[in-house]
Amino acid sequence: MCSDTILSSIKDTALVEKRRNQIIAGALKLFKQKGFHRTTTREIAKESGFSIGTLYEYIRTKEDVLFLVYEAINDHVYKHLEKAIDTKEPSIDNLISIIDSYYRLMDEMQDEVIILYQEVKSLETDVKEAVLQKERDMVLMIKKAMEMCVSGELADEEIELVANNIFVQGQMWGFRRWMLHRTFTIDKYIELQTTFMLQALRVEKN
Amino acid sequence: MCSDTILSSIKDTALVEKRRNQIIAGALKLFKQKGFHRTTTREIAKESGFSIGTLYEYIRTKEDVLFLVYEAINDHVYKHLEKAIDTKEPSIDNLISIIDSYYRLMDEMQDEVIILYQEVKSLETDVKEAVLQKERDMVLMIKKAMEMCVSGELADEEIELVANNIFVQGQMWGFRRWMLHRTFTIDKYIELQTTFMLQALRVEKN
Amino acid sequence: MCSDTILSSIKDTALVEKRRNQIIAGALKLFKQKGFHRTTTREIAKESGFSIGTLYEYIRTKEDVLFLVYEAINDHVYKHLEKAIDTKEPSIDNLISIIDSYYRLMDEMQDEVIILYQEVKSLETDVKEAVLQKERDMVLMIKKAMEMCVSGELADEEIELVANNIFVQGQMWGFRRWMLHRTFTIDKYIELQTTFMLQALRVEKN
Amino acid sequence: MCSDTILSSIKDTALVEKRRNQIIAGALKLFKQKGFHRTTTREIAKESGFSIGTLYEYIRTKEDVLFLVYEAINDHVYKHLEKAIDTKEPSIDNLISIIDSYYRLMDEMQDEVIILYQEVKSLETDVKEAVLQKERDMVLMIKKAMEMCVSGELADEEIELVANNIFVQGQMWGFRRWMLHRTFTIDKYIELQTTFMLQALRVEKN
DNA sequence: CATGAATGAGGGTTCATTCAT
DNA sequence: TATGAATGAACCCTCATTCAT
Repeated sequence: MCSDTILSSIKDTALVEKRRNQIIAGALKLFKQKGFHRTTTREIAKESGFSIGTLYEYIRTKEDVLFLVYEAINDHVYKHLEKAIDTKEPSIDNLISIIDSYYRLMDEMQDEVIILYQEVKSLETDVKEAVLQKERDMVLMIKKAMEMCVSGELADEEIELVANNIFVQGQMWGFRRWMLHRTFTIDKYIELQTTFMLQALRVEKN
Repeated sequence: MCSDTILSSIKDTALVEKRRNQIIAGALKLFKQKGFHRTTTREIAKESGFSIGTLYEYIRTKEDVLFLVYEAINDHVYKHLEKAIDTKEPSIDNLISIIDSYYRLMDEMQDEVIILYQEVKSLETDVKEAVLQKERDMVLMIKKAMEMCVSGELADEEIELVANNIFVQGQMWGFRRWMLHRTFTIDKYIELQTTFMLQALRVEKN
Repeated sequence: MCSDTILSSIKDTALVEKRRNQIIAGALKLFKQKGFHRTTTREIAKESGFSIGTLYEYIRTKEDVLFLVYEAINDHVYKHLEKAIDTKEPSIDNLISIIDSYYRLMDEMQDEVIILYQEVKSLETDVKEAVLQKERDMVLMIKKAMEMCVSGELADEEIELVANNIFVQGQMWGFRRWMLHRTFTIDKYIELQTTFMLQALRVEKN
Repeated sequence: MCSDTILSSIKDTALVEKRRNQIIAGALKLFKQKGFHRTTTREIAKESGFSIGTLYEYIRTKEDVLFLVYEAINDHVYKHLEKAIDTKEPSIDNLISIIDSYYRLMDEMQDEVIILYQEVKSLETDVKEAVLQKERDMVLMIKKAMEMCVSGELADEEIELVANNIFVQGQMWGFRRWMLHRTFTIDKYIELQTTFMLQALRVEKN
């Protein structure tokens, strides 16, 4: 669970994990309020509950914090999806319920998604690749879940694109809230997007 | 065309427009490369072809540059859409061609879209509102174009959401290129998204 | 009248005088409000009624403006004193009336005196010397006026110091207004300072 | 002693006091040479013996430095006066000796007084008020010392004005040195001003 | 003689990072 | 391990001055 991409000068791995969770919680709160660039490392240290010196025992650069936060956000969504998919037999109803639970998670994680979209560019390439790979994995998970309820008549590409659309539309509920929340409730949004998805997959609700 | 939201100490409005276009071009190039926060005002001045002092004759703060760039990007897309829609009789084929031209524009403007997504939060609220309003207007334009080719059986909300999805999916072609360009060509992407759209609108290609 | 200490690139001396009076009026107004350092040359030009380019046809540096203003202030006081003294026969009553008229002038010129005190240091030495010389001249004028009503029993130094005190106390009425205006009216202030002066000079009112 | 009007990000108050004394000493030296506006924060830091970053750990703005310096100067004079007055029984001879010690202090603090006069306007109102209040307090101390050696025949206002004159004349010894030092030695200056004071207070030396 | 656009040195301030304690 | 004082490169922005028109 604890990222080993980021080096720490502390040996005690349990402590590293504990401190990093504090960092993630503190930084996340601040990033939501003011974004990555407007948040200082001093603020992160304070919000995390320790000194600036201690902060730098567990990270090397400010960007490391960004990665830690990204990883945590992505991880959270990933696990949620994984659990939703694994615990259900493949069926259209279950697909619908997976989508529903994913969208509701996105509703809760609106601010996190905004962070995700805003500063990916700030990451160095190798670290960025790790973040993006996780996103790819999630789309593929949704795709797999779809494949299992869909007759073979659809091309692989088609399913992949539907999966991608669903994934993105979930994120957009938060990112474009200034537009969407005027017209839709989360329930209505889920209902309509689900309908469109089923049409695209050419299946029907039972 | 020339933004009067941003004050300048130069009186010659033609010159202001000319210089601002230089600023937009210079800043856009740099923002594409390194993002807003990592670009300095000196770099913007240099890239625009004049001194830092001159830059500040045409803007008041660095954020003004961001707004200028946003406005230019949004304006460009807006005018493109407007032209595409206005010159065509309402028909399904024409709707398809509008979408096609919009997606191809998005293909050309991949980097611009990334900028759009990354720094909106950095804008002050009133200026931000102006930017978002333009986006709303664009979605509504697409919605109108759809309404005209669709029988009355669809709810207003449904059309709005389809319009919103189309708009966002166009932006995502650039923003999620690391994912989408692996599997799709721009042609294929347009073809599939168009198909999904027609299904959602419950119409058929002629 | 027109300062030839400050060079101008304009030949027409009448115009130079006219423009410099505009500059003095504009700059004085601004210096009263915000002091020398916080006033920009652009503001001076604008307040004077012409462009920054034109301003620099009549001065060489911003400091020249300061000198012009100083000179004008000092000149005004000097002429006022000169007139008050020259038109009166030497007598104690007339000395009293000279002091009275000087103090009332200082009452009107409170803001000017503050400027005088605040930025002398900013002047270059030769220009500063000119300003200070004028002040010395004024003290000496007062001293002369005193000498004429005083019997020979007082030392030269004594009279000079009384003259100096009178001169300074006039300036202090404006400079230390935050202290003096609480307790005194200008009339009371003049009355008391005059009494002290007469005691020091060991003369009595008729 | 250490000003708590100015915030610091350093927790160790003893260190704050030490560093602020360094700042005051460094800034004072520079302000004497070139005035507040012509002194840069970098110069202050260097003269104080640390880096610009460190300087800003102990102040928030350049103006804070000005306040620190003012406070230090005023404090020094205040304490000097307080000590001179408190240690002496009320008597004319002692009043004379208080004035003497105050004038000699002013002789030592000539440059400091010039600073005091030149930049008060630059201070923000609340901070300025604190500085002026201290001056009022000092005048009142002198006034009190006078009241004790003077028979009841003098009006309260008269004593206050004499006290004010004495205070100002002390400052002027340094401020108008270009004029006064030509004619007077400090001893002569004190002797004459003291004589005038006694006359104004209508008392005689024993 | 008047204009005002252009210049760029230099100003105040911030903040990621280090390292002695 | 934890601390927090110290550092200085780098940032945004101003403004006195010039000069082509």
